[in-house]
Amino acid sequence: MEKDISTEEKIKKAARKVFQEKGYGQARTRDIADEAGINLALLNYYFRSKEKLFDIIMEESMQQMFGLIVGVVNDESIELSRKIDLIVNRYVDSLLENPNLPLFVLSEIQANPKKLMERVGISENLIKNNYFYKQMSDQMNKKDLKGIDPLQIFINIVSMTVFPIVGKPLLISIHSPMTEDDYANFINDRRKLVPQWIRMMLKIDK
Amino acid sequence: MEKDISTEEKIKKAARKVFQEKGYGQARTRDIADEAGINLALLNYYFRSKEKLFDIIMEESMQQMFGLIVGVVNDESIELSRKIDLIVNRYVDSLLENPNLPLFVLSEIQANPKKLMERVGISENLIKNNYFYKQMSDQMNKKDLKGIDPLQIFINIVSMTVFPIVGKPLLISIHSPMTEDDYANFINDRRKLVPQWIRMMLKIDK
DNA sequence: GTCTATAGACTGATAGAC
DNA sequence: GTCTATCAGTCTATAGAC
Repeated sequence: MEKDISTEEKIKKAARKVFQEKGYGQARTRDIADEAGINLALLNYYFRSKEKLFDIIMEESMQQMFGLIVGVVNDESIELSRKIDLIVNRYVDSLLENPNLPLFVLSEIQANPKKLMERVGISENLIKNNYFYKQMSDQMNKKDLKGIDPLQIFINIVSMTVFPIVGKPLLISIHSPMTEDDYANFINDRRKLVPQWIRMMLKIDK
Repeated sequence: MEKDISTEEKIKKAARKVFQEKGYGQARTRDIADEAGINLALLNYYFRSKEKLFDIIMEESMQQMFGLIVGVVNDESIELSRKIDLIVNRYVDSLLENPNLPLFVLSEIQANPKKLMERVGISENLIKNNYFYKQMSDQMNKKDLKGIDPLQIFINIVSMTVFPIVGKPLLISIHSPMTEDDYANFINDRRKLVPQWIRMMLKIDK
């Protein structure tokens, strides 16, 4: 099934896993080499150093985190209410596949702000100058919600979608008799609930 | 002002800072010793090892994260609507003082689940068997919201409060011309907004 | 391209003087 | 209790054979 991938891709795949699980500091190049089924020296042959390899993985991870919504957000053909559904569901899908991603990105930015902050600038003005932002503004002007920054609503979408997945271990251990199935149901319920709540905040009739 | 604190407390204070900033893996015992203004050997004299010191800091950090609400949540004298205000505002206060706390706890649990999961068990059943949960259930039964698990609402409170603070670097760099003052205003606006939204979800008239 | 062997640097921890 | 000096182990990175 994964027989023909190049060694370079094998290493990147292993690096993605180990870095996202343990973070840069606790990740060992030996772990990555073992996970990839290759020798440690080969890792330095393809990528000059642990740091260079990490930079590549982090670049990818950040693009994955933001790129996901950029497409939907600026699509002018999608009506506001449906767009909310799409954003939430796409994020949930992506996060369930890759649940370690957001915590990895956030905590590495925190551990090394100077180095990583500038890269986020790639998606600069992602929010202020997009069509979704405009759609929300229009709706909020109509419905007498002019005092509220549309960014507040956008952050609510991201918060209510990302946090329950980032905080999975907490959720499970606090709410004691919660099985994996319970958790899956809990998250899946939010696919419908979060868009409903967002529509309430925006006073979308539907 | 902080002249008379014991050496042990000085080390703990420094450890709290360094661990929460860099995480266990990237934190160096030398960094902690320097930050505390003492020698490296002294750190091992007071605490047997880096790991023991970390365990103490993590124990404290977790208690700080949960302990904060436990008191309010089980107070039967506080009415539901006001309790929501209290929880949000206490959390915002605490997180602004200690913004690295949640990301630290969450990412260390992820990096080392086996070791840290059991400790959360201290606050087991924090949610299911508390009075706040009962208050929400009652309200939701009255208002024809029986299909929704009150835990969903509780998670919304935590998500909408914690995430914007955890994601500060992202928020600032994505929404490009955002100063520190802008950010402070943004968070302070949420002190009123989040409770309003939660009341909407619970159909609390007020 | 891929391996083994090892260098070189860093880190946590301790011994021992004061 | 606090320090200096140092050890032992671990980790990244490279040299060199195939």
